[in-house]
Amino acid sequence: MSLPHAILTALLEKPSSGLELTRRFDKSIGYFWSATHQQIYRELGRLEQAGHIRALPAPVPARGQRKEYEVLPAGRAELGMWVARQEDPKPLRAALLLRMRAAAVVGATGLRAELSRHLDLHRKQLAEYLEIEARDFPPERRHTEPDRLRHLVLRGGIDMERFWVEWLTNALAELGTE
Amino acid sequence: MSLPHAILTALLEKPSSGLELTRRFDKSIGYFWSATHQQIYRELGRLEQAGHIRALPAPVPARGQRKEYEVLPAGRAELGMWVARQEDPKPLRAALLLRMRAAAVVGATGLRAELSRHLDLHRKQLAEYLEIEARDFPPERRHTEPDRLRHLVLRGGIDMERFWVEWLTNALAELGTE
DNA sequence: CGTTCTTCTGCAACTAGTTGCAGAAGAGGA
DNA sequence: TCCTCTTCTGCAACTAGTTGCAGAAGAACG
Repeated sequence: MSLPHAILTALLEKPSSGLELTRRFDKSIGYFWSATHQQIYRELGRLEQAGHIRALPAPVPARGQRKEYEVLPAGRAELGMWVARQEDPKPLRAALLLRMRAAAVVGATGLRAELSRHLDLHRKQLAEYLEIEARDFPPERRHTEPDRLRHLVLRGGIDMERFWVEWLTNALAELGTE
Repeated sequence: MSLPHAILTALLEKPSSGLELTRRFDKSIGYFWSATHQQIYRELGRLEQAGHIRALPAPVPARGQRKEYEVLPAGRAELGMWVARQEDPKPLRAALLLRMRAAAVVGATGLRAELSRHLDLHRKQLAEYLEIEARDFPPERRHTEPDRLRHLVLRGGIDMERFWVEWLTNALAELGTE
């Protein structure tokens, strides 16, 4: 039940149309909660139905017509509840770890190449995050609570990528001597 | 498309019935690829259909009757292919990061408690992994390739939990001064 | 022996996420 | 003006994962 809340958050930051949301998900929010435009349109419909958001009045409501949404008080309230709600962390889903375990059974042929490919991808992602940090969170932008929270979120992404880079580097080193 | 391969791996390690698999998923494999008994039964049916596994001959095949499965050569081959296949890492899905970002918009009321609760859960998980490491991977068990691979998988879990523990500790420290 | 409890398998119906495609609106060029 | 290309919205149909429940087999106990 996270997607509707992701959308509420994005809409509170800035009222948007479906496609604008999709683009923003491809960037910042999607870094830790991705969604396709399909999911987003469907969820916007549900949120409107539930009275959590509303479409800003458009001249001619019609198919193919751009619709801007904004959050209603009920939506903001729901988001506030959700922030404090108890919700256990979902168990990790790491296909690469699974593949490594399979490799222990059927042999690691071809696994090394996959590992270096992933290492490369994670290095790139890490670099991108660090760039964002340098650009959006200079020291003077770390004082208000909202800024600190946003920065902590980004740190989460950064440290997560660091974890992968380190783990993959180590794995390659350990398998390299075979 | 990871669940069938998770099941193949588990069955290669040891032929099992559906419920045995479920239990083993609750333990080791489920640490990075969880599944309910329902998913497992359905997938066993598909894998049998596809000729990747077969049920060991049972005296009286009937509903409610325990069925042991074993992997056929075609299943092993498929798993071998999968280990080397190119498959991009799925974007992270971390609801807690999302909630923190929402908190930056609607206020962090109640978030601290949730963070400490998660910190506690991740500490426990980390302790469990470290116990497994001490028990199953003493230094002399780290020489053959399969052992090294299995150990690397576990290290992945350990380092991932360490990441969460550190990030949460840091987040609490930074929000604590408010 | 019969009743009850647990184990094991599985169906049905749901929610969440993905993929392919199509139609309306508007911009831009011949 | 008409044609085409892009933008934006959305339907339909799929796969993956979850939840609730039920029926058969066998063990456990009177």
